[in-house]
Amino acid sequence: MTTSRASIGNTRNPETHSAVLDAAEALLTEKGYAGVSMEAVARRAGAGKPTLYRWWPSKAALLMEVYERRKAEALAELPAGASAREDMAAMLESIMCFWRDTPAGQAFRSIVAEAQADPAALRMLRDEMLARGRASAAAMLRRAAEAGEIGPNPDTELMLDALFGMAWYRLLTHRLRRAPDEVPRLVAAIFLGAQPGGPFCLPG
Amino acid sequence: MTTSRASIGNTRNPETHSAVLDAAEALLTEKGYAGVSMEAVARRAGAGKPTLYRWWPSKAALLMEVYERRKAEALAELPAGASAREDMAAMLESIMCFWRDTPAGQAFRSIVAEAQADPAALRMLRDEMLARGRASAAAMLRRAAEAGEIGPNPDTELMLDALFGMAWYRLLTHRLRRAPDEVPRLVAAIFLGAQPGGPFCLPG
DNA sequence: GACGTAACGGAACGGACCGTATAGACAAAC
DNA sequence: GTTTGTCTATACGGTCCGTTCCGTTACGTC
Repeated sequence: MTTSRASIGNTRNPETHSAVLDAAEALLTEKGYAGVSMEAVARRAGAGKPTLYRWWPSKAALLMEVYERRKAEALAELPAGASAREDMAAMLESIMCFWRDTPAGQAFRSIVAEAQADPAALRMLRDEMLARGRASAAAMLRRAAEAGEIGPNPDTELMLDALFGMAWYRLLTHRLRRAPDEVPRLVAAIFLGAQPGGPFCLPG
Repeated sequence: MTTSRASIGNTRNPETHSAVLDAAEALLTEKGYAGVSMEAVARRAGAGKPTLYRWWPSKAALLMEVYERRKAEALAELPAGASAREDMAAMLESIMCFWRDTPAGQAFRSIVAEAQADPAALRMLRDEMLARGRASAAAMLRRAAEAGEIGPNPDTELMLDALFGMAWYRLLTHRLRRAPDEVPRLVAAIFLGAQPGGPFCLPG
């Protein structure tokens, strides 16, 4: 376990790097958000606190890397389905399964919590982490518009707020378990609202 | 300011009570969630820490009372409109304005954050604070069904998740400012999905 | 082969906050 | 007049914060 893992010289030690992320993830799953402190992570990882602060300026930054590491290996790529609507449903469903079935859900809950106390963390969450997902989801909606699945000028912002909002709300209230077909039905309803003349259609 | 406010005898001192709530609210608006500690609230209120812990077992409980006090005086009663759809839009809009224009928004953000670290706080948030609002919103949907505005057996849970979820998502990412008519259009879309044969219609 | 550089773990720091315990002043309730 | 319960004040041991200094290690360079 606690193999002596000293400096390997002039370079960042990748073992230390992953040991810290592993320790943070383990504490997160075992004790939840309250159990994760920089001090506890350092203890558990067999690392020094200065090492943590050298690479992660805040707890939020550490949690985000824990999350992103999981995400990279889990949500590699979703195959394109028959329609943008199905793609959207598959994406939302896979995010919610990812949150429910891996430590990433607890990590993301913690990141959102941290963002309520730390303005810099909020900006990073909103303008970097979320922006990526929203951009790819918005691209799906534009493809849907081009394919005629929905009207030509959908209010993508509002539609995404409803879709991601539902997922956040479920995550943060610990209600991620879904009835079958819930997500496809929600997506269908949002797409229905974006049919020509519908409430999600913008003029112009 | 710091009038000597000792015990008034065998009874709870209402001045102390409100002084603590005032102090918590002031810290919340001035310094945000991170600035609110039981210690700081006690200092600011000119109260003793044991007094705080006597009446509020946790920071979450204190924050919830700060929130509820504001809510009681602000969202007293919404007049019934011409349709359940308009009532729902008015309710959602008034909640978001309440969050945006009063310290309650910061309080609610803090409560959600606290709930991610404290399981008891999560239960109280979900099963008491939220349950009330969801119950009255579900009643609106039932009235809509009876009035024929939507189909007879709407999936109220999913509809409410989409509506409240959007509001939460905006609050927690500091994006509460809305384009005009956004909320009515979202509500219209959700109601549209609940028309007979729509994705929000349940069998039976 | 020697040296500068940078990462590493360990120990310690002052400070803030946690939740609790104790003590004494106070006035209502009985 | 005694009991009861609330209030302030202070102090406690503990945890965590973010930082500093230290001695060690070995890479990259000369």
